Amino acid sequence: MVEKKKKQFRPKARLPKGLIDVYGAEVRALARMLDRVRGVYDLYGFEPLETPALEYTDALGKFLPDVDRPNAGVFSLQDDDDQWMSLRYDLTAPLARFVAQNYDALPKPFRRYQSGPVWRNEKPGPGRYRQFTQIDADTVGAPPGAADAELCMMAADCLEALGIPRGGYVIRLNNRKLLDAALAEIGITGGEDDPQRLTVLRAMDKLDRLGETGVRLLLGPGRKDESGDFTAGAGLDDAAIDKVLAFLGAGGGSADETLARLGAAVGGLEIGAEGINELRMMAELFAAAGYGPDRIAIDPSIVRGLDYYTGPVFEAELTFEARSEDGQLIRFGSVGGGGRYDGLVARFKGVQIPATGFSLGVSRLYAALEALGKVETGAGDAPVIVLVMDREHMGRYLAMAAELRAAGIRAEIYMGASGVRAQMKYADKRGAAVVVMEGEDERGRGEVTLKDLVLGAEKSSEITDNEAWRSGAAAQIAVKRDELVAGVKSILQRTAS
RNA sequence: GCCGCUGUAGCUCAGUAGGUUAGAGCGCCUGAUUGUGGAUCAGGAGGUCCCUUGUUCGAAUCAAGGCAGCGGUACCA
Repeated sequence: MVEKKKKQFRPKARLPKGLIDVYGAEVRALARMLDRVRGVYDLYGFEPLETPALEYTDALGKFLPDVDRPNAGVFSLQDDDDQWMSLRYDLTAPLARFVAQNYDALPKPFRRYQSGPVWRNEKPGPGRYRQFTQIDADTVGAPPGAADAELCMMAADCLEALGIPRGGYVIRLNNRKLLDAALAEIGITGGEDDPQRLTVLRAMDKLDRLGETGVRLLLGPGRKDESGDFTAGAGLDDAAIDKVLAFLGAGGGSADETLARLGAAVGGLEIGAEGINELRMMAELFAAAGYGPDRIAIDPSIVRGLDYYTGPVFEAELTFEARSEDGQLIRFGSVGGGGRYDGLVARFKGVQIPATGFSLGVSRLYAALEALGKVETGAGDAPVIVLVMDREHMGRYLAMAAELRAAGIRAEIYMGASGVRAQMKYADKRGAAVVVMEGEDERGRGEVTLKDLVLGAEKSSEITDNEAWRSGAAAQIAVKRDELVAGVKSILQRTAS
């Protein structure tokens, strides 16, 4: 090496922006949550599927990397044969690829569920990361109606399985055909990439966030936000804006009432009548299955992205509110959604294969459950710690840990090099409920000392003077060596209750 | 991408009429306690004051440029 003198390169220990580590109790809680949702999907008969994180970019969709910005939106890299691959940005595109590739062998309709991380190369925000987990269920090869209705009901079941009470959420349902009809009513009949059409749809989508005044501006001349940035509007006249807002506000009350109002607004057009029929069919199924408007409601202001949806679209929204640590009001809003996409598989096969799906966003749901106090704490997660009082008796400690494990109790021996004080601190930091000690004294008496760390912590709040602290063997008991397991069990039981 | 705000210890933040050795709380480490976490007390470690250039006898402080973070907005399959 030429430069022998100084400056060895040390990488900075850091994470790329928008990515996070998850550790310990949170990993457990997330896993339990995913299991709950998977359990519901499984009960409905969906079959699990796993696909790789990487796909060929052209198989994922329209986001072909261009030379200037190969990573716009997606993370992409080139294989040795120069083909572009990308990290999946959702679980639907890989599903379409899988179905197209294995179409002949699959049962039709094909029903699968899948969970896993997806990646989007976008600006991260609060609660918004560049890697996040989704859990999806899709039915491919079923016509509009029952398959879509089933997903709405299953979405409601999932939220309840996670402990969100009825009334704390609502599945909002709409139909893209109604949106198309509403646009036609105000004279926007341009195709998919008519810029005015896109602007109007985007404005409609923002009703929940910006309110009627904001949407009115976006539909008309444009809107200036609080930072002073200006967003161009759609330039509609007042009559058209009134029509759009009337359409958006057609929800509320019973399904019949909503459908009647929608019929008046857009039922005159063929596409509108078709959308209303699909919704009516679904509403009848909800009623038959006992899912009232408190759980699934028709709401014309649901837009759901702009792209591949072709029929019913729906969103799972949490309606309860919580306060953050600093007293700010948090609204959780949409935690998942889905809808019908009849064109996705056709990209590969050329033939139209109808499909409908639902996707839950896991981290948002988790944050909401945390605020609701519905995260399962997983008591007993922390292991019992066997202290190493005399290093030459390590074998005895190994035997104790083995006995505890044989009884199904998570147990570990302190593996560090430090003294008892540090070992206690270690047990505390790990959240252990029990510490097992056997020093010379105990060994002589054929006993072990069990310390109840939870009880100890409770007592410490009563301790005011140094004397009491010093004598502090309060929260520990001695048991016979052969009663180790029973003794630990009784402390764990007390702690759990 | 656009607009705004902010960058000082691991964390939360004080610190300007530019002036010795840059502070606090929490956390961390050590001791009081030769076998004991959490209370208390005493001590300690920890900083390129985001980076670069400039103004100045002198810059955490002033100026310009850059970078990063946060908030809003746009986009979002």
